[in-house]
Amino acid sequence: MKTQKRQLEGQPEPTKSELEILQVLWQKGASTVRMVNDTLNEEMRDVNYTSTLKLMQIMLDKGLLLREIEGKNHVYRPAEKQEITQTRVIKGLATLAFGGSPASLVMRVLGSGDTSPAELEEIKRMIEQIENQKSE
Amino acid sequence: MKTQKRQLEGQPEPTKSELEILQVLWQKGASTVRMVNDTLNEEMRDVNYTSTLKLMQIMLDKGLLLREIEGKNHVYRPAEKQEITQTRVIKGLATLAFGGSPASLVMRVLGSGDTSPAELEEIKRMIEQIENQKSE
DNA sequence: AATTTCCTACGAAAAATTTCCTACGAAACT
DNA sequence: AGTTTCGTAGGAAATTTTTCGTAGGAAATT
Repeated sequence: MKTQKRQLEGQPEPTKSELEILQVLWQKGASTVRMVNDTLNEEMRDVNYTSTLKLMQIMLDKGLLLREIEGKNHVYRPAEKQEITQTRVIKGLATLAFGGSPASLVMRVLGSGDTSPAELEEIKRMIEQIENQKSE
Repeated sequence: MKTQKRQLEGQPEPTKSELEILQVLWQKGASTVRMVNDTLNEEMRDVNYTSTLKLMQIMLDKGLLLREIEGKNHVYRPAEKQEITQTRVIKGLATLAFGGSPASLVMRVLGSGDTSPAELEEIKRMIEQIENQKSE
């Protein structure tokens, strides 16, 4: 490994492939490269083991992942909370394609019609909860 | 220009730079390269004119933009409606980083606390409107 | 009519991202 | 002990995306 700067600077936006890996780690928790790669191949698309390894090493270097030695192999986990990363990438997309307004992004999702009635209810409840918090 | 396939195949996902250009066209309507490039430089970041030109030509080739001759120069506009493209990229992000669930993406935006009370109200009204439509 | 300005087209360079080949060491197996 | 298996590391190739230099033509300016 070479550089490993950035620990203190803000995290970079993960690339698409990096997000795939993060998603696996969010779902399954801390994992070895083998486990992540297997999941990718089962649930997403064909990737060679060493490609996944390399990418995870890069992510370690960038500070997106942390790693521990566990027995003979390495166990990786996200360096920051899922919410933080997800919020970051949404803001990125909002800036890029929604005039910087996350709210208009939300409206677009709702308008696109692939949220179930149950989900709509859940979203409504969440909004009300937020509004109540505010007033306290 | 070379190929220009894809008109009939589904549109590809625009890249980040392509989204920036689309956003300008959405905001300002059909425009020349010069106008788009000026806007990019004023509102987003430094880009050389020929870079913007090239990118817009590529987008034309991919079928993301359409173009008309107007007097001596070319006027470009998005090939598909803003809503469609925006929905496509959101779904892409949902697949990549939200377990394929646009609704959980929405929850994350709301939870991140950068939606104003007015926006929350607007979103709530929209949900109710959708729910009412459904029941008819 | 010469010069400058503005446009498009083409091609390639540069940068960023993704993929995988090869080497090497340690553990597991025969 | 020899062989196979599984892991990491490193480097480079391949691909995708982004940037820009250069050329040529038409209009505007001097």
